[in-house]
Amino acid sequence: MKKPLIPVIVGPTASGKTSLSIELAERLGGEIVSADSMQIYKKMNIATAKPTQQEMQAIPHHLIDFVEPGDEFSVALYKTKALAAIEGILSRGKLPIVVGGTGLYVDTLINNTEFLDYKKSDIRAVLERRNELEGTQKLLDELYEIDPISADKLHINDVKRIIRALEVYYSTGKTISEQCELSHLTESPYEWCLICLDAKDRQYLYDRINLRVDIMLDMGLLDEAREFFRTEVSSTARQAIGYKELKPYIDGIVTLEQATEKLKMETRRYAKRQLTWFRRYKDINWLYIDTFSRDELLNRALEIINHR
RNA sequence: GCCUCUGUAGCUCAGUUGGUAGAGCAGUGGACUGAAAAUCCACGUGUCGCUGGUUCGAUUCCGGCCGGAGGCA
Repeated sequence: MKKPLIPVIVGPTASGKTSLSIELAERLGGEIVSADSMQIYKKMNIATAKPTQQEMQAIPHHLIDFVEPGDEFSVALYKTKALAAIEGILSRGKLPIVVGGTGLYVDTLINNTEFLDYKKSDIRAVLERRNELEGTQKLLDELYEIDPISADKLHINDVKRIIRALEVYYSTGKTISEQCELSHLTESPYEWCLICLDAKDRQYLYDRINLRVDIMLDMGLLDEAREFFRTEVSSTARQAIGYKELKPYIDGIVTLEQATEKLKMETRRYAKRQLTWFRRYKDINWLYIDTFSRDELLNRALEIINHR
């Protein structure tokens, strides 16, 4: 039996994923499944550049705006919910279109990464405490005893991953490298058509990012940030770009101009990291936003999808 | 007009008691399996403002010129 073909639109922030995906959905009778680790959160509208109300009314969007900022989220949760959304859309005879810039989220979908059940415990906190007291080298040595394969891949400064690798072992009895293998036993039930938006000229993308930050500020990003710091936010939501960069200004430590520059810079860096991630997919189709008009871009994307 | 300071990487600056130079930031590339908008790694040649002089050799010393900052008038 032929697997359903599902378009996946990825790309760095401010590359125009939202508008392209909506146009595609209109043409193809599609619904959108977001792959964005921050647009999942309610309220954080301006900073995460969520689609507008009108856009979401025209085309159904899934996995956007459904988690409270105070709640933690994870890739594993994402994968389960995204698959369910895809199934639902297909069962209604519509085409799911995955769109988003979170590489890890997209990856677990297209590679069908399977996560095992495991309960959250205080193991991580204990390991973090041990890291402070005993030092990272001690933890890395310990990981070498347990799982030399993953220890070998980790740099001594990569504290997060060293702790995570130990956490996996102590909470499941399996090493993280074992789990990585176990997570890829079954292949995806879908065929994916990857399209990545990018600019031939990096500066073009950076100009768009800078401009978009200015627009966000005009739209009231500062008020949204003040509100953000008044509410209780989870450790995952806290990472969003757009608030923490404005905090020093809100606290009166730097000028608005300095904070804005910082925000633009962090957004540009994020875009660069996103591109690095997407280059890993050898079968990805690159679409350059600075070489096509909007119409041409849509047509190119349609061509790519239809020729699969 | 005179005096003092100053001109070195995209930016801020260090340095060479004369043998053509190096940090931070920015930037670029890479990694990424339950935090991922997070986190981690790697990468440093540039007419040392221009021009003349001294010298085997000048970015370094001396003169002139051109920028910039401050002071005196």
